[in-house]
Amino acid sequence: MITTRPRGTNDILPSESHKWQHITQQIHDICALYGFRQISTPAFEHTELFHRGVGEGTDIVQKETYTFEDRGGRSLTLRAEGTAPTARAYLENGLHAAAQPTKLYYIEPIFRFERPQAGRYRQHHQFGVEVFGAADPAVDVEVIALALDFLGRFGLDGLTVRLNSVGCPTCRESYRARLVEHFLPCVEQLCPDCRSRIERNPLRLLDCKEEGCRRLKERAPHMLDSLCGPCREHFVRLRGHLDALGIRYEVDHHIVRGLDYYTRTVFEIIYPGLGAQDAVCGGGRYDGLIETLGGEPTPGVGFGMGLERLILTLEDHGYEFPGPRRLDVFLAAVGQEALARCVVLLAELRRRGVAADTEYTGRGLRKQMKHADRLGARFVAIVGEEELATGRCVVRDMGTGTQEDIALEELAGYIQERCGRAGL
RNA sequence: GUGGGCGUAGCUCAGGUGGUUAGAGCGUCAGGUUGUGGCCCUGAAGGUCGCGGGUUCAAGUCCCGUCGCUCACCCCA
Repeated sequence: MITTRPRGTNDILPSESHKWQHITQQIHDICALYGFRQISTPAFEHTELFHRGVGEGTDIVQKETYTFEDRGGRSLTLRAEGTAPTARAYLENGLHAAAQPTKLYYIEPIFRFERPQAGRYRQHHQFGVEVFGAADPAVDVEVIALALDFLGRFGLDGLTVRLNSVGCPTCRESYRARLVEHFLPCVEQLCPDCRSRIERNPLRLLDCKEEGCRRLKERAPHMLDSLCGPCREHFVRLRGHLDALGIRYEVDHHIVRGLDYYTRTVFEIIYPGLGAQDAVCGGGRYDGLIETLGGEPTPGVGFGMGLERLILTLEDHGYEFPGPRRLDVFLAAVGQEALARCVVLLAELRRRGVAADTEYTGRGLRKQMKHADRLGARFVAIVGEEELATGRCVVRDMGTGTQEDIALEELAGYIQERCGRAGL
């Protein structure tokens, strides 16, 4: 028997699933409020999509994808992030032909081959939003505001918004040159990783945490100082909107994000209680992505939020999830005849919207009471030979211990009324 | 890919320097109470001590290897 799950994956057990239900309910709710509609994409895509969309040189593509060949010889890759597949679906299904912008959200598993640790898994879940077809910084702000509004619903405080701009391909090129100019004279002081980064992707030098590199990047030129006119204006207006909404943020010159498609706005939302995995949410603008995938030039902006990390954050914060729905009534069935009657009663109770269950394993009444207690049942109705004969049964209120004598015919209606259920 | 910690019952964990039949709490099942939950009492079931090899008269315990889990680094949600 195989008794272990693959590394870095998790079972979501009944004792946990109410948390997920609660969170996803809140997601659907807030997205409707902001005018976003849900999209679901396949668990795997053509490998090419991630290579082109996310970027050949990124860590995700270079070492973190789950890539396999199907029986037809096609190279496929499990969804490694949410934006490229959403962009692909947007293009493929002609959503650009409808009224713009297109505002989408998703809740999907993400797969990345990494060494697991607290807050990082090989399969995790992300809630993400994407807006296609609107370049105005007001949309960037809407996306950030949605994320904060959502997190605020759980009473979270201590969150930090970090903000930066990575410019457009044009101004980034000149910035790249300035960076190389800054780091090149002191290559020997850089860590081995960064020495190779200087040629491949100098921007990534900025988020290296090695001591030596850290000190060098303190004096490195800031991207913001290299922005071209339009990019600078975008950032200024973005900050204006954030200020108008009273959203507090820190400009962090070292945020560059690990995916190639970002342009202009990049941001992260940090919860410091999570150690190295403190980014609960990360996102930004990606005005070149759709074009990269073969579409007409189309601006886009969005974020991804790790739900496992969100749950860790909430637990760290002492958030109390609403409990699962409890049983309204447990039918204690004593004997086969009684069980037969209870099967019918159950159907009627449930038709009336009453959460009901009964005893299927033939235990004695005492055990059934104990069982009902642990299920959290509000009432227990005792149905045995005596009740079948008289047509009346005992209904016990498990909270107060008081009991009433109710006709079997009226049981369902009685429980429905006592529990205030609307019926179907 | 690199480093630390840990693998004993369904769960949480005890098991100095090797020594008979491997324990506890919780949970499960049964009974005390043959028709009444929470508290209490009794009993039972449940173990390849992660796996493989080695040392030894003797290994859960010591050694080597291996697998798994976990935490951290890198990077990310």
